[in-house]
Amino acid sequence: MATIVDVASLAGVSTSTVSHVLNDTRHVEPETKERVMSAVKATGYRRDVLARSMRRARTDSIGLVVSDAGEPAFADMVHGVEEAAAQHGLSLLLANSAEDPARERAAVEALLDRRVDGLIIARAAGSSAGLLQRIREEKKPLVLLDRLTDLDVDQVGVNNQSAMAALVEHLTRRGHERIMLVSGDLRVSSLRERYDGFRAAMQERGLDVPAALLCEGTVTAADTFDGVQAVLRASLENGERPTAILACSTLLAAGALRAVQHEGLRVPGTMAFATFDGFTYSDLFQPQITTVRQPAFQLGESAVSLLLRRLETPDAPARILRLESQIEFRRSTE
Amino acid sequence: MATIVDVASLAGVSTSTVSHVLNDTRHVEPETKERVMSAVKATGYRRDVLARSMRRARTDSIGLVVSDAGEPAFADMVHGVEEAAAQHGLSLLLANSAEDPARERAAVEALLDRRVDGLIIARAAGSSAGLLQRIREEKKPLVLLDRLTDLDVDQVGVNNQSAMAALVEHLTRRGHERIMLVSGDLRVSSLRERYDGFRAAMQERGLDVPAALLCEGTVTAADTFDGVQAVLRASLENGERPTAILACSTLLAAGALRAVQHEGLRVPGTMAFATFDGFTYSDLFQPQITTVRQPAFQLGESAVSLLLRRLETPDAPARILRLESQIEFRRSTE
DNA sequence: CTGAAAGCGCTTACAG
DNA sequence: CTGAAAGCGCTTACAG
Repeated sequence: MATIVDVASLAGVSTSTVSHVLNDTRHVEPETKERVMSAVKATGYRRDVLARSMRRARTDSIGLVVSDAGEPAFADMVHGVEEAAAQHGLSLLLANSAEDPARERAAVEALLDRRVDGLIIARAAGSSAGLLQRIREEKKPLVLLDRLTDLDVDQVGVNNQSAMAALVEHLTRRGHERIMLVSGDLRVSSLRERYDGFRAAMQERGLDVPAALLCEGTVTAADTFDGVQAVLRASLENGERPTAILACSTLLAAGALRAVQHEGLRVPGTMAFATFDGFTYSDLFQPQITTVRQPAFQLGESAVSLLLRRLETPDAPARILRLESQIEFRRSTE
Repeated sequence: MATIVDVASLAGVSTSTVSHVLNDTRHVEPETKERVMSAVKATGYRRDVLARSMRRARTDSIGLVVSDAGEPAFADMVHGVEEAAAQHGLSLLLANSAEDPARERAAVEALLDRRVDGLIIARAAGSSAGLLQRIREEKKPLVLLDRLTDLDVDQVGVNNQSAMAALVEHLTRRGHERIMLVSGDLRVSSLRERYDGFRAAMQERGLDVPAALLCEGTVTAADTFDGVQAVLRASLENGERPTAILACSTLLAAGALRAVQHEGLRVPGTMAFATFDGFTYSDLFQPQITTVRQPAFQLGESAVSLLLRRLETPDAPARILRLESQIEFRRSTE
């Protein structure tokens, strides 16, 4: 591989000049510039990014950590981040945490090691505050995505409260009063917000939220199947079966639907059903499920915007963006 | 940030010794070692990965480029790669090409710039041979994933031929002879193999494959909808409607199913249907579609194995792995 | 068993 | 307008 020294000697100039030509960082006589450029071509010179990063403050790259880029909602956020990053000439380093704080930590350290200019993170369930501490310690620009916090950090997510309120409104208008909530791991802030939003919306309407109809803390689809099945069976015994089920994520919806079908209930026949995030290609399949759809792509784009702003003005006050979700009403709640 | 010099002076040794202690690369007296380690702790020293990479041959990281980590099949391959990489102490840098050769190229260059020890790539449709050339030029270990080639490179994919043969066998046994194939972009080698496999399997049974029942070259679900719709309408006119449709990927299946439903055909009532790759949570929804499921996670794991082997023995002959897929038979082809 | 020193390939004050 | 040289933070022959 040719180095800057090879280029310099071939062009008959100093390495300073080569560097300045390449970076356009001080005036160089047009013909000198040309000599340098043709020497670059002749040698097939490619700048060593590592050596460069060692001297410069920036690497023109950013890091993104999500729990699973394979989940539809995250996949779209990733696309949004990619798009926006590419548009600003930033290369993107992507990593999955698999919802595991240790892996999240490892991913963040690997990205810091590579000197990304900034980080965008959708934190894993149970992610420690120490992680954010660590990033702040490195003075590394950070944007929290989808899963927010009260800390003083740039963040972008959706308005879970209002989406949940609209969903509850929709269901109660149709006469549903006994609604089961499948809320998942409440350490995940977006799930916690949906949970809180549900209770608030129900209370506002003077409706009861019996503990027996709350299925919380499940993490896998299998967990959720068990939890929902238990609730359904118990409620059947005392004749207080819910008339609607509300799942707070795709995974939770999958587990819940399996339990519903396993118990011989029909959606929407004997059970109304709605979910956050939802399934891909959901228009193609029965049952057609009412779904709260996040503007995931825009979330990703906005995260990059916040990051860029932070890179430009490191001392600006933290900003929190809440985008609105859309509800796709379908037959499962008719 | 503390540097190796700080550690050395605090411990009263040379930087060589610190380096050797940290890398366990030559014998150091136990107590000297201990002094170094406590100096590391006291200073909060963290080795600079960039400076280190500049001197060493390896970075203990590998790069993975897929067209879209959000597609279920790729998502599972990514998980497999992550798992295997983590197990071997390799950090993973992931990138999406969005099925765009230019972005694929950019992703690969970014990874090469960061000196990954090796690359795993599921090539984008229309990816140029120049890309592989470029990687070879850098003498960078490479494993092709899912989408293979005739070139002399390590590769791991599935046996599309045999899966397709089994699927055709399944359909013809049920009396289907007029089968429509929705094959997608034939520049994608896995799709090309499925296409070829279909023709071979049909021919073997003495069955006709009229051009009118081949819908190829579509790239998006919308494209595919149009293509399939056109075929269905034309075949209806001349009374030669297919009795079964076979889609070669999830995306193609989505477009095809929309067309089928739009034309008022029922799966499996008036139309049998099967697909490669398939939908997530497909057990939950109607119609239940017969699906060729790749061992995607294992593909990812195997790719890492091949890469590790190549790192150890750079001159070993190229190896090509073909794993077998499973067919999940469901009601859509009953 | 350990250290002094060269060198990886750049960028950037400093000097003229 | 351009160059000589220091320095980023490591690793690794070389020497004793």
